[in-house]
This record gives sequence, structure tokens and C-alpha cells, in this order.
Amino acid sequence: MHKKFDSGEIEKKWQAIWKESGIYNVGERDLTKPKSYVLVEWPYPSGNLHIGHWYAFAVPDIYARYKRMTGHQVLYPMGFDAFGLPAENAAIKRNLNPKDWTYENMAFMREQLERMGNMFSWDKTTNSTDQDYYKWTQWMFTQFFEKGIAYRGKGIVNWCPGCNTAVANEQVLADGTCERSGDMIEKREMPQWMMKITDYADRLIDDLDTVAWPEHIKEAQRQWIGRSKGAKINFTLSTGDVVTVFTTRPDTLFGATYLVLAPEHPLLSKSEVRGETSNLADVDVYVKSATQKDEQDRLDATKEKTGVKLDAVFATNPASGEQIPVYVADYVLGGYGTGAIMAVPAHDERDYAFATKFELPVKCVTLAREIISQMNITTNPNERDGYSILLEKYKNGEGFHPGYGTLINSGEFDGMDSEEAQEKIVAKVGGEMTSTYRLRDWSIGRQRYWGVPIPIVYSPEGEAHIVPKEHLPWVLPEDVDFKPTGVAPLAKSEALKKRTEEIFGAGWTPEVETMDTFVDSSWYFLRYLDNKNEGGLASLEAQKEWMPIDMYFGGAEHTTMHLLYSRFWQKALFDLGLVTESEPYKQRVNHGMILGPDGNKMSKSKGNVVDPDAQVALVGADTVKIYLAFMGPYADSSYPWDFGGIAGVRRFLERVYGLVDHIGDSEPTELTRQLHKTIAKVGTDILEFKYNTAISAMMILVNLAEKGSITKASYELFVRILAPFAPHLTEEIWTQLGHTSSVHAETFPVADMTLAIDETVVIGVQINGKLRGNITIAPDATEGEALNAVQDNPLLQEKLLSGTLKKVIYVPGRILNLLLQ
RNA sequence: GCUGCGGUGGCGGAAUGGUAGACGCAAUGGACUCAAAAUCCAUCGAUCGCAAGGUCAUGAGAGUUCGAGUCUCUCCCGCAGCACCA
Repeated sequence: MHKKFDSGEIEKKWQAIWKESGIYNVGERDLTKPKSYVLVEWPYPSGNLHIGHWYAFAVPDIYARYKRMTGHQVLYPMGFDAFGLPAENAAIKRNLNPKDWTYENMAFMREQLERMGNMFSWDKTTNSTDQDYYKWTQWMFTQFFEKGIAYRGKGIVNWCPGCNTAVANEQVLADGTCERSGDMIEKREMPQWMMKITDYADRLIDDLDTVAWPEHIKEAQRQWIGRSKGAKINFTLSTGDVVTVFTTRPDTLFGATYLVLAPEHPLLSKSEVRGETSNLADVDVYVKSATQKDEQDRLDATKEKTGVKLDAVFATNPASGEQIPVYVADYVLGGYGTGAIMAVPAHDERDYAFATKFELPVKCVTLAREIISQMNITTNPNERDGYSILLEKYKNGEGFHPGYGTLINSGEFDGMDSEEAQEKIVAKVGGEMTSTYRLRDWSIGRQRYWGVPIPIVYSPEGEAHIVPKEHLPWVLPEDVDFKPTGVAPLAKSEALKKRTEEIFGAGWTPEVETMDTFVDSSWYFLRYLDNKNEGGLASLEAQKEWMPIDMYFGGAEHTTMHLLYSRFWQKALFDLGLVTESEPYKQRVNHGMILGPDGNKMSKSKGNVVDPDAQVALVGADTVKIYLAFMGPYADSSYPWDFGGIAGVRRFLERVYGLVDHIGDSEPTELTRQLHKTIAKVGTDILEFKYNTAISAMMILVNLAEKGSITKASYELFVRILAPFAPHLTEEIWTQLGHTSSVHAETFPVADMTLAIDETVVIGVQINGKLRGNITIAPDATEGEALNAVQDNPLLQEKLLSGTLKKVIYVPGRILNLLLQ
């Protein structure tokens, strides 16, 4: 008789043994085995593991363990993304040091993580706040600075006059005030440390074709980067100034009836352009209010278009030679394209809306294909349909149509197709075919304390210099009052000031900003490979052994930011010869969220938070893990917690344990068959992240085994396929079955498909496509045998009498469909 | 508005174009018990029928097919991201 299933005791025992034996440490690369680098996003040490962490780490552990059991040397590392604002806020609130708070949390969470029983490669761990880690974060920054990838640029920030500092978007309330001071937030252009991610935009899009990610994730990145192909075309103003516009439709150049500058456009600082007389005040007022407008307001497409005409100037359309007016309007953005557009109201909705309001001419230059193809060709005006009337209207400047088609009113290009005309028109006016992107450069400077100090010092002349390698890590000073006072906390450090002057000389000053934490997480997967390397971020040898990451599991919220930043970082390192791969992640899976029992996002205020520690204490880590895996496919969808459901999973494991009492000398053939089917199914399901159906198949097997007996050999095979899901319980059973080595050193069984073949199958019989009954036949029975089986079934036979058999469709093992006349 | 994903019992979900609802939960009835819990057995989409069996069912409507949850088109709804992007 087996012992009572005391999950707490069993788990505690095996965790201690595993830790002692170091069974999950990776050590040196074993070249006799293929490698598999399974990565999960490292957590922020908030102080407590929540269910989301369990979902993110325990379920992929099934995958990692399966890979391990199928002969791979698996790297499944874990660490902490430990810099960031919450530590600073918690420290202010409790009057602690952010470092102490962070390190205490990490120690506590590490214990919680160990109680999961995952096969984490703890010998490879690291964390972003470790000086050995951020030394290399800083060093990479200096390399990027030298290459011009990291640069001092200008960015727009949310400035709070009350706090006298820049604040993050999430600290700005819906009404545009600061959550701390309540003051109105202003937009202010400030010097910022930036990364030139835009230089990599094309590669970041094009290299997506080389990775095996799900298409929806690739598409999200493409959308985020937002590449538009088009042309830059110069328009000359009456003042002689040149305005470069970007357009995706250079083929409509002849239809450009006015020009629009963004309120931020640099030419507006020229008085000749702004105008000097009555118009000046209007322009100034408009520009001032538009540039101070809240971004939300300005981007509100439902609002009516606004703008002001620049009376002092006109522009010349380089294709038609026509003189056209110039406007300033905030529907054109300073930060996108060239900050100026040619307006073609006949073929663009926004231009049309603006032109209608300001009574500007609308000139149709394209007969859109869509309209022509649907038009009734007739000479009788009474028979003309809606489309041809529409066509007539829009040719006359009423309405717009954005589609491609045949050019008209376009000089020598008349009759040409839109696509064909693009390059030709651009060539004629001396423009340039080019792309523009929605993606902006990455601002990485933060006026915060708890982060990686930017390793830059300024000479007395104010010139930026890197902190050379021998002075790295450029240590975060501790003599800092990090309470918010409006000045970057590091500016208050005497130690940092002193250190800078001692090393670089009198009058030299340190940079006082720290880095965005997205920088830390842009390369952590490299440090795991070689976490003790003192001479570099990670040796090329270690990278050759382990990169690229074979499988990257993470949250859907990181699809664009983290995934894009780290891909960029990798490419920038690749160009410097510091890494071996230009794409870090071969495969990616996004998981969803675990919701509260009420179906809502878990939150303290809703009182629907499920505490994993309490669940583990109640039913054990194996049960919590399997329950999470059983909820549904591991994909980008969310599932509500169900206390009944987890109890069901616990019952399943108790039955698995209880099967010890069913071990016998023989077992039914049906059980052997089901076992081998299950072995095959579990393996393929794991690789497709369908843990739920894998578990379901194992439940079916256990239900069957309970009804009779199971041989010890079969039970052992079953225990081995369950091992990745329930590492503690299976280890316990394995030992009780008399083994002295770990079940986790076993291989994943290979199904013997000759034992999995069914002797008979029940298939449906349809008459004229409707299910009328079923027959039991051999899976490979011939059509004749199937029809004989129908003869033996009186009910089916009777139904067949209603007509004559015209056609038989027989799919062996699936369906028999009899078509009657 | 655009892009992506989805819509199947009371719930989570299952289903290479081939018997829709596997598996689990919840529920109901029964056994055991003084009782309850636990456990075990049975039932469990709707509807008609004493039954055998029939009819209707995968958001709505059409289409392709011997056969559609699955493929195509139109529409409705939900979720997520982005949004005056030239």
C-alpha cells in the first residue's frame, strides 16, 4: 500500500536533494548532446511571486524538461531585472536603501522560485544590479557612444513644473496633471541620451523573415516600426527656401494644391516665412498653442482640422509649375517624415477635410481603378449608376478617392498607372525614393537614482567623454538623497563629483542620469552564458556554444518594446563583433494572463488575488504547475482561476500515486495500446505548447489503469512521461519503485506504434450525409467489409431500403457515407 | 478608423474537412456514514418521445463539398495594440 500523498513533505525532500546534488546545474557545454537554450523573461524582484510568475516559469519548465529528457543539454536560466523605479519608491516610503530592499526581495524570491521545483540552471544566474553585470552594460554603452549609436539628442518629455523634473507617461493623469504635485504637465524639449535604433529599422523588419516566430508577433513589430515607402520631394518657396516633403504617393504630385508645414517646422523661425505684417500674430499664436497642445488632443482624429495660412509666401509645385499656398497645421507632425507634406485633397482624406474647410482647390489626378471597374459604361445619362456619378463628382473636385489607378491632369504622365508613374515623376522633379518610419530613437536617460549610471563625464568645456574601461564599473554612489527634489539624484552625490575630479581632473563633472531598465534586459541572455567572465560581457566561445536562444517564452506586453530593443541591441553588438548572432531569438511564444476567479484581472482592490504560496501549501507545487498547464493552450489568451479545477488536478495526482496498488503481472491490451498512444501524444503536444491536451491524455490513461491492473514496466513508462509535469511526485514514485538514480536522468520514452494499433474502431455511418448509426470494424477494413458490417446492422439496413445505393464514400477509420438515389 | 486575435454546453476547454462537446470543473441522483467531508457509481447541449429513435445546435447569413466548428464571402459582437504616419 502506498503512503499518503503528502505533497509538502515529498517536495521539500526532493528540492533539498536536487539542490545538494546540483542535478540541474548546466556546467560546461557537453558537445555530445545537441543544445537547447530555453529562456523565460527574468522577473523584477517586487518582493513576492504571484501567479503570473508561476505561469511564466513553471509551465515552460515542462518544455525545458522535455527537451532535457529527449537528449538535449538544456540551459534554462533565471535571474533578476533588479534596477527600476519601484525600489526607489519603496525605499522612499519605508526609509530604506533601494539596494537593501532589492537584495532582500531577491533572496526571498529565490527561495520561492526554488519551491516551484523547476530545473533552473542556477549556476548561470545573474542580476542587472550586480556590479559585474552593469560594468558590461556600461562598457557596451561606451562602445556605442564611440560608434555614434548612443548619442546626446533632443527629446520631448513631460515636464512637471511643480516637481521641477521630467515625469514618466504613466505618472501623468488623464486630465494632463501630475499625479504627485497636481500641476499641469508641459511638453518640453530637453537634451536626452538616445540610442539610434532608427538606423536599424530596415534590418529589424527584414530579419524577421529569418526567425520562426508566430506571424502575429512579427506583424506587431512591423506595425510598430511602421515603415512607409515613398519619396522625398523638394518644393521651393517664394523666399527661396526649400521645403522637403515626404509622400507615399508621389504619383499624385500634380494634384498637390497646397503645402502644409508642421507647427514644429524649423522654417517657421524665419521671419520671411512667418510673415511680417498682420498675419504674423495669427501664425505665432497658432504655432505656440499647437506645440503646447496635449498630444492626446492633437492626435484626436475626430476633431476638426485647424491651421493658418502663411500669407507671406507661396510654393511652386515642381511638377505642374503652379503656385500653391502654404499653411501651418497641427495635423502634420513635426516628428514624423520631414515635418511637411504636399497636400493632395483629391486623394487623401485629411487633406480633403482641410481643403474643404479652407476652400482650397481639389484637383483630381487619378481615375481610381476601384471606381472605374465598378462603373457602368453607358452613354445614357439616365442609366448611369452611383459609381459613375461619384466619379464625375470627384473629377470635379467634390470628394476624394485614395485608390490607385490611371493618371489624368498630369502632363506627360497622363494615362500611366499610378505605381509605374511614381519613380518617373520623382525622377523628373529631382526627388528621391526613400522610406520613413514611425519608430523613433530610443531615449535611454532617466533622472533617477536606482539604475545603471551612464558612464559619461564632461570636460570643463562641457564636452562628453566616455569613462574608460579601467574605471568601470562606474559605480552607483551611495551617498545620495534620492527623494524627489527636482534634481537628478546623482547630481547630489559628493562622492561621484569627487571621484570624477580625481580621475579626470578639476572642473570635470559626471553625467548624472541613469539608464532605462530596458537596457539591462537587452542583453541578460548573453550574460547567463558566461556569468563569471571578468574579461568581457560573454565570450564568443560561450556564445557559439549556446546562441541563438531556441525558445523564448514571455508576456504579450513585451512584444514591441523589450523584444525590439533587445533585437536592436544584439544587432548593434553584432556590428561591433561582440556577438555571434544578429538575431537573438529563434522562436518566441507569448503567454496570456491568469485572471481572478471572478474573471477579472487580479488586483488587491478587487480582492480576487490568488496567492501561489498558499496554493502550494495546500495542494503542492506539482499540482499548481499542472493546473496552470491544464487551463488551456499556452498561448496569448487569458484564463480565470478555478479552485474546483485545481482540486481536480490534485485528485489526478493522487490517483497516479495510488496506481502503485494496481501494479500486476499483466495488463489489458487496451491499456498497453493507450499507453503508447499517450506517449506519442504527450511528446508532440509539448512541442506545440498544448500541455492541456497532453495532461488530458494522461488522465484518460490513469482512468483506464485504475479499472484493472498495470505492469510495473508500463507504470514506469508512464511515470517518465509525467516527469516533466510533476517532477517531485514522479521522483518519489520512481524511488519507491526501487530505482536509486533520478527519474530526471531518464530519457523520455519512445512510443512503440506497433503496440498502439487498434484492433477495431467504431466509425460513423452516414446516409446522404446524415449520421444514422455506427459500425465496428478493423481500422484498415476494406469498403466491402465495411458494407458487410452495415448489412449486419438491422437499423441501418432498414434505412437503406428507402432508396437505391448510388455512391459509397469510405474513409478507413473515419467515416462511411452512403448516398442513396 | 486601422492592424492582429477570437466567438463551441452552466464554466475552462477538445475536435489531420470525417460520429461536435475529449479531459477537467460545477450540478443532479445514488452508495458508504449517526452525520458531514472524502471516496465510489450513475446522469449531465436543447428539444420531441414510454421507448426505439427523431429534430435542432459551434455569433448571424450565404457559398464550396458526399460531408463544414474547421475552407470562401458578407455582416454582428468581444479582446488587445496602434492611431491626423503624409
